Amino acid sequence: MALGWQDVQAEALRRIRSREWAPGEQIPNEADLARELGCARATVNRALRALAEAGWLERRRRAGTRVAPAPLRRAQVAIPLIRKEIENRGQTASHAVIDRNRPPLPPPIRAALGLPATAPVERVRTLYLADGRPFACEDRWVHLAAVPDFADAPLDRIDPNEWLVRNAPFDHGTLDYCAAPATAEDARHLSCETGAAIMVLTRTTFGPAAPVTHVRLAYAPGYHLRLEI
Amino acid sequence: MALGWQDVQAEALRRIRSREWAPGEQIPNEADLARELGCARATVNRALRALAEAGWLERRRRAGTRVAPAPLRRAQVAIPLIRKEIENRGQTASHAVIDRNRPPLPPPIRAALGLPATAPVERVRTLYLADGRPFACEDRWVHLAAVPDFADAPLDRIDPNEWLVRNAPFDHGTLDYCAAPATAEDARHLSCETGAAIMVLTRTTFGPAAPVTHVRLAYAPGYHLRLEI
DNA sequence: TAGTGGTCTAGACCACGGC
DNA sequence: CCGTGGTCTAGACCACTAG
Repeated sequence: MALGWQDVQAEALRRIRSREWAPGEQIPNEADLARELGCARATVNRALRALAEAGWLERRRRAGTRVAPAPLRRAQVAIPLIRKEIENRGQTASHAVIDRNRPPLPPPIRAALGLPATAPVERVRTLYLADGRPFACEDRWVHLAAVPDFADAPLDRIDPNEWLVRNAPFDHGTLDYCAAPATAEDARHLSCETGAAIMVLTRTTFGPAAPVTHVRLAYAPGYHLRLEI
Repeated sequence: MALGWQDVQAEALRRIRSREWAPGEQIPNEADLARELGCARATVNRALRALAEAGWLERRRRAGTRVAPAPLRRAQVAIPLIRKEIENRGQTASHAVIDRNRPPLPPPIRAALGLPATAPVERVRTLYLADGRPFACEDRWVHLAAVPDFADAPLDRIDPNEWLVRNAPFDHGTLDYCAAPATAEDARHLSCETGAAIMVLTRTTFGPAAPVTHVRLAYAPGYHLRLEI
């Protein structure tokens, strides 16, 4: 025998794909499957749980396990450091801080972070370069009450993205990618034309107790976001 | 006691965040943790495995478990049916097939699918509408040898995206989002201006044995791709 | 080669929620 | 109510790999 959970998963997937288990249909319960396949229920559980997480199955107590009617698949996107993203392309990464100061918090940023107007924030604008050519430009607001040490971060040596990832790991957050025309300022930093179609990532991250940072990242034309499914 | 794996996970996360377990540092092995926390090793294993999958820990046999130096977080993006995507916005979805035929396979598409020039393919162009207004336009190539029934799919009643998801679940595939200027044809279908910044999704999916479909989906201006992390 | 995580087992109890 | 998945346990063996 020696059936592992991956074998059970493969067999279940085969039955789903061959329509032996049709979409929407209830499949045998864990105990029966374990008996049929000759392994422990825990092994079947592990396999079916993985398939449910991948979107192939829907499981509910008492109601049993069903094949997802329209398999909702989930793709994973790794959120790498910008530096790594550049190096993974085989290029050399560098960065330059454009400016760093503490202007009043604009209402849209304040709303995204959920902070009062008086909250202490630092704004840093940074240009990321790949082989010396503009890769992306970043407009970042950092909540100093959540990350007091950021005020002393040596941003000439380590970029803001990497400093924060290393020093202020976050709990959760949201990412929003959209296509937008480059603003005049984007165009100046990225050496492209105003109005060029560029990818803009807006990201807000939160720590256990308080918002950490809000960032708008404008990628130079030609950027691709790739996902595997 | 009654410590569950989620409790163990929470405790581990607390230690990571509090730097009790510093980045890059090796943490106690599973057996020791189980003894310390008063639960079975399997419970600790489940908790630490989940943290590793989420990017907080790096685990290797013999080398033990370490706190990830720069937590590489992964975000999940659900790949919904276009119809669902529209309905989730509270709008009414509809679609219209623009044309459907069997032209020769252009080299770029052929390369993406990894098919010979003679492979039987059907091309369908479709416009997706939200509340009657253009939402996205799709240029799809379907490998008929992998999905013979597609030739008879009633695409006036069910859109190509949904038909394929329901009738030809795929194994794996790639997604590629990029920002691009709308072509003249995109602009005509989407009622926007030529050159407007739009999001373009290129997706290729493969079945167990053969490529299934290659699709270019151009979203109307204003589309956002949102991810949670 | 020894220590670590990866996994399987058999059994048990529990929580949820259709019926 | 009671069947189902969710989880815990104690023990065991295995696979990998750093030292």
